[in-house]
Amino acid sequence: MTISEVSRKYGLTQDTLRYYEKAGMIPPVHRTAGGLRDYTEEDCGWVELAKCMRGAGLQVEAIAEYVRLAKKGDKTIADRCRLLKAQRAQLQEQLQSVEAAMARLDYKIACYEEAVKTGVLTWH
Amino acid sequence: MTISEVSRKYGLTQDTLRYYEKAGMIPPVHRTAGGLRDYTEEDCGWVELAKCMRGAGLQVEAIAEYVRLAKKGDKTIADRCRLLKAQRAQLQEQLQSVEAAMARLDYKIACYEEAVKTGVLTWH
DNA sequence: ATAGCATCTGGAGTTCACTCCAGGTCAAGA
DNA sequence: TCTTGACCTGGAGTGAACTCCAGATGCTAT
Repeated sequence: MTISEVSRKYGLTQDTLRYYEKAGMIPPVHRTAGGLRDYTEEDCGWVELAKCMRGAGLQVEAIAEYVRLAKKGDKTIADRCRLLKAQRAQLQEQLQSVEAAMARLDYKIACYEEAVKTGVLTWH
Repeated sequence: MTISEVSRKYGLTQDTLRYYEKAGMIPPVHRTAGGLRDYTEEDCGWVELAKCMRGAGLQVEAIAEYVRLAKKGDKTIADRCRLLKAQRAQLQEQLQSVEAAMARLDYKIACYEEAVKTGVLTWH
């Protein structure tokens, strides 16, 4: 798979794909004899994982660290497990922040909808 | 309330508080005769709102826009309502991204815990 | 009155995660 | 073979959200 195909498939620019690779968020991608990237299914899997994690807000460095550990083989399994748990905990916190803000917005929206209908806005 | 008190209360640095004000995320804070910031309860309320929204990832500019509208009075109620709904929709999407990543992490963590116990890691 | 600490402002600096660019290479069609 | 369009690299540039700094001013306790 060429980089442009992968770009279309995942909605990431070619620059971003090259950046992810350079940053170590995905292992080095397979190349053609001429040196062009030729993504295998597995390469695509890494891209998809990176996209998913970045989409949730994990830091580039955390993802890269995971990949570094994965490349070192089975002896890093416990470390990887720890890393994943730490990231999970962070996402859990983020989830709570987002939920809190959403609850807040919902309340405000309800007040405003009331105000749009009746012309009276409670509090301010 | 002095800026250092507010800083402690909300866990935001003084620089951040000044930045939030300069960026328009909170309306101008009340000052002492000498020109020092003297946060009222209402000022604190705005700080708390800004912190909550930023914590969830809303952009500074979106929050500032809301404050700008609020300052213009009741004629902007419908606009503010629209803005809040747009931000809510964005948070909803973010929530889904985070949930997807968490599910993914949970699955991986389960595999790794299994591997830590048994020494056998499924897939890679 | 003065030492000393808190706070002020405007503006420069930093970090993160891309994004863009120049100048060159690769590969498929006419 | 030549052209054309996709792809390459290293490195510079960008935008967002802070963060830091210097030099000045405000308060408070001796």
